[in-house]
Amino acid sequence: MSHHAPAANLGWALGMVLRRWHQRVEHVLGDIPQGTRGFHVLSAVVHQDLPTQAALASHLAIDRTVMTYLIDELEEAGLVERTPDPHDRRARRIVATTRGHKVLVDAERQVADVEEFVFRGLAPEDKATFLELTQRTANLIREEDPATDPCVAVKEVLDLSEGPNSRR
Amino acid sequence: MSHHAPAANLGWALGMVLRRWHQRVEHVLGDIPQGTRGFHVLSAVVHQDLPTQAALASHLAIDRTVMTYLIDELEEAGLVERTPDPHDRRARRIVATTRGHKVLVDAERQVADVEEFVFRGLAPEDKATFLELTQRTANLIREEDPATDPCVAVKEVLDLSEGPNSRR
DNA sequence: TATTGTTATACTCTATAACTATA
DNA sequence: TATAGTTATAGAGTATAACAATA
Repeated sequence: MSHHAPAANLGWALGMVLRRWHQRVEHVLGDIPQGTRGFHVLSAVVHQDLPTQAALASHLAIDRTVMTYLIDELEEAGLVERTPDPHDRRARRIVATTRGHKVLVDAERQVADVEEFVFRGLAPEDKATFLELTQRTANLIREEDPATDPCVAVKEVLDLSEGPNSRR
Repeated sequence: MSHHAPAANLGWALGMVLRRWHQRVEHVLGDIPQGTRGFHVLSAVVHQDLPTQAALASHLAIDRTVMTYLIDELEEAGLVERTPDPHDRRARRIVATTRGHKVLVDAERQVADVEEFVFRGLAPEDKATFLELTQRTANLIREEDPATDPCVAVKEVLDLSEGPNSRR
């Protein structure tokens, strides 16, 4: 089987890597409901300072209606709790339970193992570089996109194509 | 707004970058149906030597049932054609039309512009490194996963966790 | 009037299975 | 029997809109 032209297609390559990451990580996240998304939410609850559901949804670029049953299931699994926000009676502060912290630490260790495995074909320094660049790019994207505001996103896209090429 | 701990979550970061790539590229692919997937298929038809639908589906990790209506729409749009395979009367050889070649060249130029824009926050050499490492990782993943065989994938996962941790 | 969170509905995407025609 | 391709159906995932409570 010959190796054809490497395609040089970034979208395809990123999709390939991310799909593999998902496949492998899902198999390792037995204690967290909703697979990788549950993991991302729990991780954000513990590591970031994003107390409300809306803030979590915005950070993770998940719809807030999805966030509702995501948190529902994490709460049912005893990993997080919804507590009233003292400053805003509409909002709920999402906090991890003791078990939630424990499960996350365990999950993070397993995810690290998976990543070790998935990127085993790369030299250690290349792997570190890839992780660092991915992280940096993601942070840049998040910063340039204030609060993942859909209006701003549309405006930016229009600026990009700078013309009435409206499709759909 | 303070910058919290960088999360160090590869899955989140990859998802962020890929989502942004998709958003931007979709807005630029007016002539190709089915958005980025149509683009990937057309690109594979032209650049890779994957004559049959099954080979295309396997390469792009798309289900062969999906490949059917993907090619249906590309064919309706006059970008590819299904021609009989002289060696196997079950198979169809997928070839790009003249228009398909033209549309792809145009799309690739626009996608390159989008990528230029999406990664404008990275220094040129960092961007090149990121592209090269992503491509290399994707190729490694494809090679280690013979023909994207689901049985092999399951076996590999079981080997990874090396124990009866069967979930679901 | 705007926002947080919830619920219900509808739409899209994907996965599964069944079918045909070939091998 | 196995494979290439097609079709139909069901399921998961996602987006939209409407609603209640609060700001």
